[in-house]
Order: sequence, then structure tokens, then C-alpha cells
Amino acid sequence: MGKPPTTLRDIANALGTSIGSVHRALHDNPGVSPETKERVLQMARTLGYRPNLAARYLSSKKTLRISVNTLKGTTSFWDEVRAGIREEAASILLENMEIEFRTYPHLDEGEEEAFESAIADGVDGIITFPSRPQVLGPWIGRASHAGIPVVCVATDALHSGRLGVVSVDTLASGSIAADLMGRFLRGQEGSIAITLFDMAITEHAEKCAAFEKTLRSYYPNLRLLKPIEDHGVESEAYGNSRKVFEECSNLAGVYVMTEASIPVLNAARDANVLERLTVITTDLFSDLVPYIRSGAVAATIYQRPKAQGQTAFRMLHEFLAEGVNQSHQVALAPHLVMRGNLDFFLHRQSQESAKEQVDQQRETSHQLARDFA
Amino acid sequence: MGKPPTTLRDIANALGTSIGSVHRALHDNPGVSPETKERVLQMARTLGYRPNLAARYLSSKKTLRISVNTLKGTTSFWDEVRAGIREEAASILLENMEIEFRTYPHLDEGEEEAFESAIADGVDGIITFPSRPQVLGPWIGRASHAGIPVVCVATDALHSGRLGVVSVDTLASGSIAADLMGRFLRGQEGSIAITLFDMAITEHAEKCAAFEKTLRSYYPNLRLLKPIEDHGVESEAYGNSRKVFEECSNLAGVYVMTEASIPVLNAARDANVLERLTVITTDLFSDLVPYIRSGAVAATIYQRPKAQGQTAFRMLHEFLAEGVNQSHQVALAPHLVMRGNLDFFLHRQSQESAKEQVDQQRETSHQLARDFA
DNA sequence: TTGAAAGCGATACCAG
DNA sequence: CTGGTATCGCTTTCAA
Repeated sequence: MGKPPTTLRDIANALGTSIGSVHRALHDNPGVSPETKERVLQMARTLGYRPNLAARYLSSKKTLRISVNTLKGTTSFWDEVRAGIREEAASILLENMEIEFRTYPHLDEGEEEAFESAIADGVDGIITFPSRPQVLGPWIGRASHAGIPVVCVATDALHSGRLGVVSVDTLASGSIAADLMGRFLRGQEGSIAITLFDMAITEHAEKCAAFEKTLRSYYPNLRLLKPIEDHGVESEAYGNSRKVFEECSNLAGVYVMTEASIPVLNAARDANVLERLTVITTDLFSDLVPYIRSGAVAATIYQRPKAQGQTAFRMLHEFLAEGVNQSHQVALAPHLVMRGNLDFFLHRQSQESAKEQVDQQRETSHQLARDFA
Repeated sequence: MGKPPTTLRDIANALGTSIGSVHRALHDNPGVSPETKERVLQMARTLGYRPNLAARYLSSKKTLRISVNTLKGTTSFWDEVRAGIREEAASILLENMEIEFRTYPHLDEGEEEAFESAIADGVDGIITFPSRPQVLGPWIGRASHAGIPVVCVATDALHSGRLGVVSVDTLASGSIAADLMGRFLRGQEGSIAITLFDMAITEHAEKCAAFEKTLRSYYPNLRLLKPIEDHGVESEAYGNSRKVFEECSNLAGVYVMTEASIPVLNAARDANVLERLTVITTDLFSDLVPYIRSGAVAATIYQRPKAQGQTAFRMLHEFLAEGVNQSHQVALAPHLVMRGNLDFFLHRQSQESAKEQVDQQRETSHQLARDFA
């Protein structure tokens, strides 16, 4: 059935050279004549050589270190991303991965420093959240140039040289939000507001476009207002949305694309329009639960942070282990959370955090055992 | 930082015995005195021994064979499940897995035979779709008893001794369908029909209960009719649903929980009620596309067959490789497909089938190369 | 019942 | 620049 795979020795024999030279040639280590190197590469290709990862890992014993640079966050989003990464790392068979978490407290505090320290520490790969792609872009370029692959989560850093991105699909998110809005309002006329971080964030601009396109195609009775930007500042989210709530008399619905749904909901309540609005939010965290439960928030679009973390880790690991990565750009389909299935997702989240605690306890007990020895 | 992991030699040294005995004890191979066996097991535990899988794979070289027993299917569902399994198998680093697909054409044709032949061939594990749990249950029991782990996909076989199940979460599916139905109908009064395979299928009964619970809690204006059973037969689906369509004058919506949405849609059209019904279906396949596009189907609940396949494979592989499996029971959150995000999912499916073709071509060319050698 | 030793395929080092 | 070889941790076989 299956022919035995080609080994280094096979190549060496076929060429009448030594296994050491073959190895050096394949890894372009110093000390190989360009001629033999060429012959080896050629032969490796014709023989269809693929390294045996088990043997490689067994003999080299070097553990790959990756740095996970993320924001502390105001919601549980980043905790879930990190949990996904941790879980996926644990499920890798060859336990040759070490993860260092570099978590910074604010959008404009410590992001660059964390990146710099990761590079300085000589990690083998980085998973990062480029909160301000323009700022982090050059750093990512520097890392990539130094041979350190970088995977972005949640937000892309275009033209930065990053190995890949994992995020939620913007088309799927924006469109489903619009579809739901349209169906929920069922022919009613009115205006729709949307809030986002900043139109400079590619993902937000794309979601916005998708939302608008779907709304215009299928629900012409609804009119989209100019997007409200919050720049990640709660007071801006509150102030700007409240202004719209008070000025726009025929407002029928709001789609909150950012984390900052609570300030927007507060503004709606304070402006006395919460009752008559159809609200669709983004992501799922404890402060939002009562609003969903009561029906004030009709639905929330869950960006699956844990799945994003898992996927990012797999992507990086695949690249580090095999040198090839399947897909540089992964866009996940979001989940939809409403009153009825809310418990399913909450249950899942709490299960996760319980598992995390067990993991951490296990780590601690390992440590104790170690100190004791 | 990290203490070096415990090896067989460490255990042997600590006990003043040989590495061979330790190995035999750990695998309860014949030829170990119960006494030393006990001591080894004890020491292994206190030292926190975990086998080095790279070394194991490198030296043993035995490839694990698993059988995938599934239905041919009337929609693309099972193709996607198989694709997921294939993809996940390919992404495993240690390429020590061989997959045999046993696909049978009908619900009551070849299911048992496929299972029997898998056992007879001595596979190391089985992934199966127990279309009739009562019938397949004993077979699963037999396999488990013989040390062959079985993972069920899509439908559970309770009390059969199966290692685990992967399916879509029934609570999440049923509830979201009810929530959407309620919101889409927005206060309108009327009856809701649902169609399913058979109340004897646990998953269907659970979905049905979840649907009913959510409907009753939040949308008391809607009344749920007695479920329509189709038993996987298209003519039954058509006939039984048409009868309801003609008899129930205040019917407002239908939730189709099975694959058989087309016959139900045909019946609605023939009974001249399609226009005024809010229809929610299950899964996504090409015949359904025009209905979604036109809005006749308001939403469809996609059970993520590919993700089910991937998860099932991982579960089996984890067990086979490490002997422990994290979670025996995985329930995935379904995806929601509507007009706006339809293209996202279609694009994904077509990408997948394109990738499949490439894979198959590659397999073919390997075969050619092999024959040529 | 037990111990000893030969691999598995790659890495890394040392001698030529 | 190149060839040889010890080594990683485990499985497996052969002696004792």
C-alpha cells in the first residue's frame, strides 16, 4: 500500500554523499558547496522528501516559544482568546511549545513595548492584536524580516508582512445583522444607526459596507444613518450615540459593532428610546446578559474569541512545524445569540473558565512537585 | 523553568529495574509479575510520567487505521462531514493515520454490514453515523468491547458504550429557531408547524422540546402544532406536511428540522401557502439556495457538518494517541444562514470542494509516482 | 519473569 | 567543506 517515506539516508545514498551534508544542504547551514547543495535539493525533490517530524522533535528537543500580545480588554473577549490559545497549545501532541503572554492594559499603553520585548527575547513566533495597525505595522515588519512569523487576531495589519490573520468574517457579520434588523422590523419604515470604533479599521469599514449593502438590497424601507464612531472611549460612545438618539425621531434600530454596547444602551435608556429600538450588539459578556434576557437586545453577534485564539495558534504552529501554512487568512462565521440560546453560550463560557482554573491548579501543583523535588 | 520530563529510564532507575520491564508493565503486556507491575505503575504516577509521543511514533511505526461509516445522503451533508475528517487527518503532524471510508447508499442498507466489515478488518477506531441507534447500538457495544473506540456523528447512540458523540447542540438549534420565528412574526397570532424525522431520535425530540419551550416562554401568541414526522421518506414529508398546510388555516410558520426541506416547500407551494409562511429550515445545500435567495426560506440553521467531522476525528485521534479524551460529548453551536450571508457560506463550500479535488489529484499523482517507481 | 540491545530518522558536534 | 557518530525516548526482539 504505502511506500516507505524518503529519509535523509535515502538521499545521501542516492547521491553517494553523507547524511550530514544532506542535512546541512536542506537547512542551508554554512559549510556546503553550492554544487552539492543544488544536487541535494534536486534529489530531495525528485524523491519527494518530507521530514519526519517525530524524529526531528525527538532529536532536537528545542522548544518553540511564542509570545501572545494582547490587550487586557474591558470585556471577556481577550480572556477567551487567550483561553483558546492555551487550550489548543495543550492539545498539541508534541509538547514543544511554550507560550508567553504579554498583556497590556490599554490601547495606547505597552503595545509597542510588548512587541519589542518579544523580539528582544528571541521568541519563535508572535500572536498579536494590532489595535492600531498603523502603529504596529512597522514592528510586525521588523519581526517578519527577522524571521519571526506574526499572526494577527481580530484585526488585520495590512501590508505589514504578517504571516496571517484570523478574524470573524466581516461580510457574514454585517450582512446577518442587517438581515435580522430588516426581518425584525418587518416592513416598518425608519432609520438605523450603527456604531463602530473608527472607519480606519478595515474590519469595521467592511462590516459597515456589508450591513449597508444587505439593508439596501432587501430592506429599502430602512435608511442607514452615518456611522457613529467611538474610538474605544466609553464616553464618546455614550455621547455620540445619545446625540443621535435625541435628534433622530424615526430611529428604529441600532447595530453596535464594537465592545462598547453598554454605554450605547445607557444612552438609549437615558434618551428614553430603548423601548422602541431594535438593538443588535456584538459579542457576549456578563454586563450584556440582562439586556439580552429582557429582550432589550434582540440579538448579539458573537465573534467567537476562543475559536479565533485556537485558529491563530494552529496557524502559527503549523507554520513553525512544517514551514508551510495552509491558509494565511481565516475568516470565521460568527454565532448568533438570542434569548433562547443564551444559556447554551453562557454555560459554555463558564465551563471554559472552570477548565481554565483546573489547568492553572494543575500547573501550580506541578510547580509544587518540582520545588519539592 | 521546565524540569525535564520523566522518561521510562527514570522510572527504571528509581526502581532499580530495567526499562523493558517498565515498558511491559505500563502496557500490561504479558510477562510481568503483578508485584513489579504495581510498583511501576505507582512510580510512574508519582513521577508524573507521560509518554513521549514522538519517540513512540518513531520507534513503533505502526499506523492507526480508522473506519468512517456514513450514509451517502441526499444532500451534501455527509460529503462535508467526510471532507472535515479528511482535512483534519491531513493536518495531523504525525502522519500515522489511515482512513477507510465505508459509505452505504440507504438508511436501511449496508449500515450493519459496513460496521461488521470494519470490525472484521481490525481497524483501530470507528467514526459512524448511527442512523438507527437501536439497530447499531449492539454493534457499537461489540466494537467497544473488543477495544475499538467508536465516535458517533450527528446522532447519539445512547447506552451503546460509544466513546463519544459529536453533534449540533439541540438546545441552541431549537431555541434559536423559535426565537427567530417569534421575532420574524413579531406579535402576529398563529400556529407553527415543525417537521422532524421521528420522535425516537433523541436529537429531534430535544430540538423539538427546546423550540417549544422558547416559543412558549417568549412568544405566547404562537401555538405549536403536533410535530410532523417524515421518517426520512420524501413522500411522507410532502404528504404529511401538505395535509397540515391545507387543514390549518391560521398557520404562520414552519420549522423543518430534517434534511427534507424541499418536499415540504413543494407542499407549501402546492397548497398555496408558501407566500404567507415564515419558513426556517435546516442545513444548506444547492437545492435550497434559490428559496433562501428569494426569501421564501427566511433562515436556515446550518449544522456545520464539516466541523462535526473535524471534531469527531480529533476526538478519536486524541484517544488513540494519548489514551485519554478530553470530552466525550461535544455539542457545536449551529450557524445561521440568511439571504445576506448566504454567499459567504456558499463560497466556503465551493472552496472546500475545490480543495478536495486538489487533494484527490495529489493522491492520484502519488499513486502514479508509486506505480512508476 | 527479566535485562540488554538494536533500531526508528533527524540533529549536532567533532574529526578529518 | 565533508563524513562519521552519539543522542533523543520508545518499541521490539533476543537472551538469560
